[in-house]
Amino acid sequence: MRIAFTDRELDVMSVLWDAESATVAEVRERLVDDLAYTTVLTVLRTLEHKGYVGYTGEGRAHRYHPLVKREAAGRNAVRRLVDKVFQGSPELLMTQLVSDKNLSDEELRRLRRLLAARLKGGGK
Amino acid sequence: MRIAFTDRELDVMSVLWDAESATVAEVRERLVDDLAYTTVLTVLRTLEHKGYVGYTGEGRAHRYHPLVKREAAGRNAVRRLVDKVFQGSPELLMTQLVSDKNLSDEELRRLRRLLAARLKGGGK
DNA sequence: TACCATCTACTACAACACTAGTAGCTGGAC
DNA sequence: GTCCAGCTACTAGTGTTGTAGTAGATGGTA
Repeated sequence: MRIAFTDRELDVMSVLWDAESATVAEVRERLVDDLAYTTVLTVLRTLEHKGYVGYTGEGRAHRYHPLVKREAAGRNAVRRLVDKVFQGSPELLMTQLVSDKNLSDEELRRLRRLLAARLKGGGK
Repeated sequence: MRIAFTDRELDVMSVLWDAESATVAEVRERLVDDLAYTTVLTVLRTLEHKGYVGYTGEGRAHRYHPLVKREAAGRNAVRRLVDKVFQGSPELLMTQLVSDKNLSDEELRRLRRLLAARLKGGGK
């Protein structure tokens, strides 16, 4: 499945991923930008129409929940990024990430461990 | 500066980054999708209008060249990705990358070296 | 010189993104 | 029973994206 969100859709999905599920009012509350209630509703309906979220009734309201996992969206987005911007080389992305000043030593060490485990675990 | 490309713009930028500079015809030739000449021209004009590319005259044609570096675009895109999809944690992105099946042992080893160098180089 | 290929500029238009308003339903408070 | 707050459905308008056609300039070639 091709997963691709617009900016605003991503904002909303992000809220849903964090909260597991949410009503329109809850999503609206958690969004950084101050949007009209109906605007948030529209975005959710679009997402629902695209098959990215589902909902269950909760009284008169709908409670929305993601139908695609954050990880799946992440995989997809990373792939696109690597293809288009990093010349198909995940390594280049990684390089960029590793040279990022925002990573702490502790984080870097964790990554090393991750890498070691992966290498030990046998190529494939 | 906020750098954000649409899908098609990114295709074109990717060509320009690879080729350093190119005419409309050259870009068109290198694109995977088969677009009309004028379509490519339009995209380039849009990019020029947005300040992402510039051009110099070359005979009757324009030779376009990027005004933003691939690295800058990469940094920007990664930041957005991390913020929205990976809950602000570069580590999560990294984890995803490391666990990606498409990375070869050789690549993984290179990454380990990269990481080691970074750690040795003194945290910050 | 006449013509053709090649280029840019301008125009067009459908689809989608983003934002929000209006109408109308409904459950609870009084 | 009336009214209101809160909710969905529908509608709408503006801007952006993606694609491409047409017009008109121009340089090379027969």
